[in-house]
Amino acid sequence: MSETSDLDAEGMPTLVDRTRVRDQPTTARGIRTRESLVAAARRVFERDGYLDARLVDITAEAGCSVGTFYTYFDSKEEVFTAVIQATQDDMMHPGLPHVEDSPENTPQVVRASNRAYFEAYKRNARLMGLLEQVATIDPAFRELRLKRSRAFADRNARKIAVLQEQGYVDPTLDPSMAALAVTSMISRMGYSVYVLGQPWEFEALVDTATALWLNALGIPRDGSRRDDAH
Amino acid sequence: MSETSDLDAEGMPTLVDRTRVRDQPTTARGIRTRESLVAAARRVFERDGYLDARLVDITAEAGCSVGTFYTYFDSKEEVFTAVIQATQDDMMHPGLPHVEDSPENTPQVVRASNRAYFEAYKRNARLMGLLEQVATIDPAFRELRLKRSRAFADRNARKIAVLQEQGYVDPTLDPSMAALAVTSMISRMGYSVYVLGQPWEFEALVDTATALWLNALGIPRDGSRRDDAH
Amino acid sequence: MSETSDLDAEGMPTLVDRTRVRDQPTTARGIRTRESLVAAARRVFERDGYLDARLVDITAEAGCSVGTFYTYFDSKEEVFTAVIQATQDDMMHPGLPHVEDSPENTPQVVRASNRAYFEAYKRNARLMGLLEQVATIDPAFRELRLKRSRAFADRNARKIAVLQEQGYVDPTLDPSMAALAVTSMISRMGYSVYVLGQPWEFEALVDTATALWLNALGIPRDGSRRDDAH
Amino acid sequence: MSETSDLDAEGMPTLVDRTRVRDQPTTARGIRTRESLVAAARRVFERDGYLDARLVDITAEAGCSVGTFYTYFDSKEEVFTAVIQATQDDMMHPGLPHVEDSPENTPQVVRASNRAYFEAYKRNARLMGLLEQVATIDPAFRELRLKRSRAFADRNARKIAVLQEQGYVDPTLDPSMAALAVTSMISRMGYSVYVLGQPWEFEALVDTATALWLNALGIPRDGSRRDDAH
DNA sequence: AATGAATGAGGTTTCATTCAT
DNA sequence: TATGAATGAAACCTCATTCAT
Repeated sequence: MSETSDLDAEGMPTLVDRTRVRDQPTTARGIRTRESLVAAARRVFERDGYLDARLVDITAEAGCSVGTFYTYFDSKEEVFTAVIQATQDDMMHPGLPHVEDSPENTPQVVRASNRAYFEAYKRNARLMGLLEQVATIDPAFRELRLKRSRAFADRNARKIAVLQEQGYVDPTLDPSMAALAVTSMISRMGYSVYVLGQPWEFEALVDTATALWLNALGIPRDGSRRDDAH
Repeated sequence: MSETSDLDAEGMPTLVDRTRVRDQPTTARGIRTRESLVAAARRVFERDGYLDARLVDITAEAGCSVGTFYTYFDSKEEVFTAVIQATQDDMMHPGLPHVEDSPENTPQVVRASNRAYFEAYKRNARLMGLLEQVATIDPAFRELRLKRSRAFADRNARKIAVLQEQGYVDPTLDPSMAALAVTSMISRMGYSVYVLGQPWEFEALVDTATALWLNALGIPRDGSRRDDAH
Repeated sequence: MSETSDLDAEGMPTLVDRTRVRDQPTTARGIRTRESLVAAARRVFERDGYLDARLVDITAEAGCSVGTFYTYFDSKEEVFTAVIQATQDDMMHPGLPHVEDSPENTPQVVRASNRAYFEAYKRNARLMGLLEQVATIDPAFRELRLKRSRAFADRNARKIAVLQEQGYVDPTLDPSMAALAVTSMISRMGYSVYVLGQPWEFEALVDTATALWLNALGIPRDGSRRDDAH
Repeated sequence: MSETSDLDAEGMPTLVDRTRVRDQPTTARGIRTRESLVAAARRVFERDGYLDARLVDITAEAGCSVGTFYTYFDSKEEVFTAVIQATQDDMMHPGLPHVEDSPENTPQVVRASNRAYFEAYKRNARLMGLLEQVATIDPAFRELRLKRSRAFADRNARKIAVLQEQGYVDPTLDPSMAALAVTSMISRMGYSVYVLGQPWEFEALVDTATALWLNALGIPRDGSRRDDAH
């Protein structure tokens, strides 16, 4: 249902549009400096939040002058984009357990996806919270997120539609609305636990998320077809 | 499942703690001024967002001086609280169709609740978006929200537990996690449509939300007990 | 030829468009503060030049905080406008010797005008230099100056045309070009002496300026008609 | 009155003192790079103005790095000097019609000088405006200009004195003041038309400038002596 | 109860110039 | 001779909040 490279409709991995970023520096030194700035920015953003993060703190943390910052980025918004992007690259290979994506395996696939998603969420919890914040503040990020969210939902919606035809999913549901609703639910569960600090066990989280997802779409947990399948 | 006065775990109606607000003015003139400030604040917040809203704009809109503002509120945060609260009062009588809250009626109750919730969301869309923003910015609001959210989830969780015992809800679910997850889903659907502008029809929204909710909790749509009820 | 209230085609007195300035403060205290800021700005501008004048210096000189500056002006450009305007008001009554403006009196009128102009230039030399600087820097000021310059030249051109018809001015000259050229000449003489520091005596300056002006337009110095008058 | 190589008291051709510029590069490559920098600087200065011209833009335009700039110039001011100087070299051969510089020919000489001057002004209008700007900004340029201006005026003043003795020029005029005044007038006419955009025809400009010049100095237009010549 | 002028810390941003490679 | 990353001082400007009137 959910692909590794598109972990979440609202999530980080697919968020960033590469066109937003200026040319990479050419020299080794330049690359090093840029990287240290991105790393420092992430630390400061996570520590102080997007709004309270000051450029001086970022450059102090990176061990360079304020002017150097502007060699690589035009604004705070732009470093934030770079931070997000660096994490995206960092999450390209999450090592999903190989489960064959056949209709009967749907429960296992959903469980594996959710597990991978929550693991990623946990690893990048602070950043996810940050993203949540920035999306409510900066229209550019909100817009981008919405776009990606729609694209992702459309893809999932198609899978749902196929499973409906094959008799695995509740046929009364609107595929695209259901897709969005269910991924939103998973995403908010991650947010509640890892950003807001709801004290739930990881395994219980995966179990409940998977059960609610399958239930919501009306997918039998044993891999069989629905009773109402023609 | 959901009460009118507690429309949403993350929503507006139950958000505001009355103890946060200072005493109401006593004179008629004072009451009028305060009201005009709250109304002006709402307009400016909705127009410019919380961060970009300037006190001078609010007072200009209200037709008074900045000094006067501080006669009634201690800070920007406090007017925002007042705006939220005024809306809460405004939503005290959403006119729920009177459906008896018996186990067999659960599907109707859920549908009615969802309908009322989305109607309220639509009416106050801008403010809901604002709330979303402020919750990511201001720890006090985040904290309050989390507290209320937990209280609400606990109450709903108890209802779910009861319905589980009576054989109406999937017995494998953790009541409190399920309660939070499901209300989050509904809330995000409202956000997607009325804040982000997802173009979905109102009736379809209610239908899908209700179906997913009932499915997720495993509540049979015909009001009967589950097959696995002992 | 030249009017007191329009001392110079390029000069200060007629330069400023009142529409550029925001509302005056209402309270006495506000008026006082604004005035002290304008006076301080003039001192700092004259001391450091427009480009090197810093807002902090102006406010320090005025004895207030930087924030207060922005209560009255939006920018450095705007105080500069106010400084110019204050000087304009200051020069509304230059006390021209009353010489009747009849054709035979033209030589006396020209001399009196030039004298008044150079006196004003001397009094406001620093500011005139500043104006010269700002006009080359800021397109808004350049534009305004050009507009006024044209209006002024047109008026003078009409007088020249009349004197041409009456046989007092060289009939081969184009009135509007001649008007602009001759006032430019006077203005540059003032600039050379009082801004650049050309060490010329005041009376010699008036004499030469008047002689060149009358000569250039072909006006007989004795108040008589030209020989070629029909 | 005016020499080709000294077109204007305030003008470009005689402005630059060669001693200000560092040694030319020796290698062919060095010469090429330097030239491309000067050409690029001129383009950028004319496009953006002196103040807004950034070194990075100049070097980008020249296709080299910022560091390279400092191989050839010590500062922004110095390239500007070089740009001015390059134009000066470019104007060494203005092709004046050969008119014998005898007293009776003065009207023709003045006309030819003015024509050549306005042609040069038109060709280098943007640069002349730039020069005007820089002279108000940079004391070094202002100083240099004043010095050259005085030297030029002195030379012209001597010619005027001679013509006065020969009975060709108004004997009441102070030669040096008159010289400066009259050249200033011509220079401002060029500025008005080609920098500020006063819409005057070239031939009319030459005619009027010449008439005013001759009139101002009291030089009879037919090449004859003045009536008051002893 | 109302006014509105005054505050001022502190963030963002710029760009000529230097210098190690 | 060429490179281009690094520098860092310094200027502008904002706006929630205070307080004298």
